[in-house]
Amino acid sequence: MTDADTIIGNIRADGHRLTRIRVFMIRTLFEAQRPLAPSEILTRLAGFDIRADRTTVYRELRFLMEQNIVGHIKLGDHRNYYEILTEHHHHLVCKGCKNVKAVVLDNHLEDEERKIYKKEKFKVISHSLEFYGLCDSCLRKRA
Amino acid sequence: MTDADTIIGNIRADGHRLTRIRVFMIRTLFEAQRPLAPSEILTRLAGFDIRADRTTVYRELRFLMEQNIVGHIKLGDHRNYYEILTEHHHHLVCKGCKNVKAVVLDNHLEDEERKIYKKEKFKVISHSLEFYGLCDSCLRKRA
DNA sequence: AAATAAGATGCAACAATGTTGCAACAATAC
DNA sequence: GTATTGTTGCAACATTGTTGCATCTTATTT
Repeated sequence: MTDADTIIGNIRADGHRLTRIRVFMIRTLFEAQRPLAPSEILTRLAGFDIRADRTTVYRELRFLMEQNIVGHIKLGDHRNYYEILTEHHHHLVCKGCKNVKAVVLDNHLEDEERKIYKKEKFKVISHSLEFYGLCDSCLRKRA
Repeated sequence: MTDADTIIGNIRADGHRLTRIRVFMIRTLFEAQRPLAPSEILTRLAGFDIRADRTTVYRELRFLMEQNIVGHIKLGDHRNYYEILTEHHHHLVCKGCKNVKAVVLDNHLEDEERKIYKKEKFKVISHSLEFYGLCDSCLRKRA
């Protein structure tokens, strides 16, 4: 578990530039505590009085993915979401309030991935697992 | 495991209409043996000499999802994919040739879902799990 | 502190995916 | 065959994501 400043320092150490937008995008993704879509990032940057172009956000996300700082996931709608890569985790997506919460499983699927290699000769590199359902507060509202 | 004709019969029995496009979309999704994106469905329908509008395909997919005939999945790119709902399964997505193969796991994640309910009070209704990696033939090519 | 080089940015234009309203049409029931 | 209601195509639009290029910034060098 790292913090935003450490990551920002590493980017610098790796010889990459620290631009205003780059720094604030990293902080924004950190503070969000959940994956963000590009349009959400734009809105949040605007909240810091940082006007950035759509294009820049997309390009910066690609850069942050190449640096293995940010990862890409899907949450059931037609958008792409991005989040800071920390501990390996999955997501609970509430169908009611659309909230997203990270969850760490005991079972990391290594057994399944090993079986897949034996049976199918398919070498798993990564996986994505999202759970869809209802969070506690939405469950109560429906009861 | 059902076949296309059974599904088509059930739609009829449920009081829904059997239109040319509806019937061919079901057959197309069946024969594909893998999830299809809307634009791919359009192309395949054209192969049967069936000209359909984008709009119609989107609306028909929504209908088939409401009927629980078709399910929606993500495969790592920015498109939405649809497939006939049969046995519960997951997908192996090859990063090399982009091929997609269905796989049935021994572990159906019920244990994990039960633990999630206990720990997080989050009631899981469904999940989506995709594995990304390299298929046998792409592995050999890189070796 | 100014000059430089390379990377980052904004803008315009475009491409693809997906949605909505509405008029015309087709599948079924009668 | 006619009526009813679901289905379809079309036009227009909204959103997401990409590309080329001129301009500006960051960080280094002098």
